[in-house]
Amino acid sequence: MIKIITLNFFDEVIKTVKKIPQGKVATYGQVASLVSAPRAARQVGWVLSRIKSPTDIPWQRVINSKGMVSIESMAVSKREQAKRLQAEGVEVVFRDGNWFIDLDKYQWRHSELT
DNA sequence: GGTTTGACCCTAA
DNA sequence: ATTAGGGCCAAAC
Repeated sequence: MIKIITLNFFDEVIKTVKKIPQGKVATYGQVASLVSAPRAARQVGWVLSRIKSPTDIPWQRVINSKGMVSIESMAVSKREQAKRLQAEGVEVVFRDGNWFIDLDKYQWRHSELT
């Protein structure tokens, strides 16, 4: 049979984010690519913003393409995410009010070649 | 069902 | 190098 649309975009994103190993991070665009929607980076962020309740999802490992923590939302603070990442062994640098992560070192390379 | 809104990304000036 | 603007796709209103 043909698989039309079994999972929602929401579920796809959740599933992908859960695959990010501890100590690694992924960008929104990267996650978007994994769910076959390379241009849907914003929606990934939208999905993650809607989670916030269960801690099952490692939303902390998803950052923007600049390697910076984008969150400045009401629910969760950037510092909160930074602390979570540091607890996982990710080196986070605080600079000019934002938290930066070295993507070269910590970006998740799911199965990509270099 | 059209409009607005994003935890974004890319290109141009 | 930094700043500004448009585009993008999916969900909420």
